[in-house]
Amino acid sequence: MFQSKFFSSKNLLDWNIEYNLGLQNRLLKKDELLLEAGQRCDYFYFVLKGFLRVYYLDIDGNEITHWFSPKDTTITSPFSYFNKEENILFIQALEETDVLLISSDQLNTVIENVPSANKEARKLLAEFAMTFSRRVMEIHTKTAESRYLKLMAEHSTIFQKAKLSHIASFLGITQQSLSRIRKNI
Amino acid sequence: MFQSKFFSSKNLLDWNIEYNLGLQNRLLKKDELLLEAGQRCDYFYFVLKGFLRVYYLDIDGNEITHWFSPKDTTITSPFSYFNKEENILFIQALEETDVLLISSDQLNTVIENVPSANKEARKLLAEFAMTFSRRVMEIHTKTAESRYLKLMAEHSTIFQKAKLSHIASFLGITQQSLSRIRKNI
DNA sequence: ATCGTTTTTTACCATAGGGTAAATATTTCA
DNA sequence: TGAAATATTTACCCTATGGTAAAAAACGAT
Repeated sequence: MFQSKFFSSKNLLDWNIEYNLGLQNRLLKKDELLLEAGQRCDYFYFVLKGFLRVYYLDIDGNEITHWFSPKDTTITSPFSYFNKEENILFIQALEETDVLLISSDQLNTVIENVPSANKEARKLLAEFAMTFSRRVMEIHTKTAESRYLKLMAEHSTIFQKAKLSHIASFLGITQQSLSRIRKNI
Repeated sequence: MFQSKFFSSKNLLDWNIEYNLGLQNRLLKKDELLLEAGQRCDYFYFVLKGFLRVYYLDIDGNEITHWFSPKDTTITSPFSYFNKEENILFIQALEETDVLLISSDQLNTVIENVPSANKEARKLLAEFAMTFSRRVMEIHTKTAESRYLKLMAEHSTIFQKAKLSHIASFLGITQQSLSRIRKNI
């Protein structure tokens, strides 16, 4: 869900030619995994087409949705990409999806060559940070019901692509609780 | 709690002289506010000495602690600083505190002059993002009790400086619940 | 269209944590 | 050092959400 006018498919594909980046892309079928826990994540992914879900497993093996990434957004496993920690995130395509793979080296080439790339990269990271910062606030001040309604209002596409169980764990509740909440609306 | 070897008091004070930044600092008494909701936040703060708490008010006017910022860490109101949105955060000194004020312009001067500053700034932002990303995960997978124990283990200084009510709202529970949890340990 | 699979809803009781209020304990400072 | 203010704990009952299980609905492949 991190969208940036600067890191757009148009710009990325232009830079790919101009700086000879050699960007690759990857096609995913519905339900196919782009990344699995345990694998290293050496790429930033840009979603050219389709829809991704990021999840991890809790101690009982339940899938907890951490994030959704629609068309024209970027996604990665930050713990693995930035910190070289063991990756715990799964990234799954919820429909036929096409992603652009951008390695650290390729990103650095862009940053070294494109004047405003540095600032824009910081902006994207700040956006990432504020989104999760805000999410902690919402968890601490709003009921599951109002978080559900807000998600509906702001990201209605999610409801077309994801299962309710995906959305429930994203909201931090069980599928049954979400079902109950929906009934009361 | 965002600490960086690069953005250290030594480096900041060296750069202050080298690039003639004109950095100012501000001394705060115990309980004094460095920032209030509604005020613009034009600075990154570096805590030279002391201990800060970041909080906001929920709809009923309760203070919800969002973050703690001990000595040698940086803090700001990201919504206001990065996005120029209306600031909703209060930053309060929990003891006598001395902070260094770093404006956007001053930070840009550092970034333009110090070769690795760009990368380090991105690193700090990534750290910020991952911390809150991880916090959402913990809220979704761990009980209040285990989050409390983790905080105790990893940030024991907080327990010397902050009130239990501050810690309770940081964990997303009431003071009474925290008290109950402590009793069971 | 139909059978089998998957997803969603419903129903039941259990539990963590909330809200209010009062009782202690601790701190502050005259 | 003692009174007042502040912080913490305790106790009560209440509510939102969890866990298990089963029913109902929707989806998908033949």
